[in-house]
Amino acid sequence: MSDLLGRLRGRGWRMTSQRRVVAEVLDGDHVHLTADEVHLRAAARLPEISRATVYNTLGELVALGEVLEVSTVGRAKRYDPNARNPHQHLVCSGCGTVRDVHPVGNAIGDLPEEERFGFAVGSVEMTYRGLCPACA
Amino acid sequence: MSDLLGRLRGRGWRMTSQRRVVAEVLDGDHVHLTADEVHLRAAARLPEISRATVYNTLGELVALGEVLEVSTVGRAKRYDPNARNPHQHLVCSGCGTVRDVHPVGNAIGDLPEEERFGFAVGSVEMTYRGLCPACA
DNA sequence: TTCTTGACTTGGACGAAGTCCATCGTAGGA
DNA sequence: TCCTACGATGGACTTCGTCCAAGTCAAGAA
Repeated sequence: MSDLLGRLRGRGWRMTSQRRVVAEVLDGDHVHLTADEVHLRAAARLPEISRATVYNTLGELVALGEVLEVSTVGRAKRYDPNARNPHQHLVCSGCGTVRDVHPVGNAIGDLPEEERFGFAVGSVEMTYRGLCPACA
Repeated sequence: MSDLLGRLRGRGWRMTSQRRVVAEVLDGDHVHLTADEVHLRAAARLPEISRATVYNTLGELVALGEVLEVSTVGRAKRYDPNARNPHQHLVCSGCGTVRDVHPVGNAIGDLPEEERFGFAVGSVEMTYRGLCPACA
């Protein structure tokens, strides 16, 4: 995420204070905020920012491939800024904490030809579930 | 799913026409309906059935372990009656079609100890994505 | 068979998450 | 500095799901 703002400017993104704040909120590892949480944190720095703007900006970041949508925890979508580093997710069944993890092996290769139904398989998303040390 | 009704009766479930119709709608392989679709199909056979009853019944079937919730496609949850046969999902990025698939290998074993953050990992859900023959 | 009762169903209100749109504001080039 | 097209705003709206009070009925008892 570090030079996200630079990359976005390079792509011709018009830089506004709202977009800057949203991008800054989405920084760090193991960050998986809901749109509402992003709005809350952004509003702490820029009180007038509207919900619609947060949704618009998140949608654009996803379209640009800078942020991933994760829908494995709870009802609301979560936004993962760690898009440039391929990874999977480990979720605590107790408290909902999410960690980025990196399994070894080739999960796509593990799907036999006769189980592909003629699909051109391009990716696989994995969600590991279990109890974190605090909840166990 | 075949003898679902018998199993439910065995567990002391009170059998009503509404529950019977919902269970019958959720029958077959590669079935992944939304609650709304279940309601639509159930109402074709039993016009007075209410949305709340469909949600209640689906929730109970999930609690009993007879049906799985799948949240990998679109906004609404989908209900998968194939709960007694462990499997993963293959989703078409074009039309949203979902197939049940059975990868080989041990995905849980593929998560290294140092990537587990002390979690007791119990299960893994995998979603393969690609284009189906019709969409390719 | 009829009675009884508690579990089940109903529909409408409610709530959370997300989208849409007309209008206003402003970043950044001329 | 001025213009203007792109972005922000906020309120209405949609979708998906939950809750609740009141009415209904499956299934065991007599």
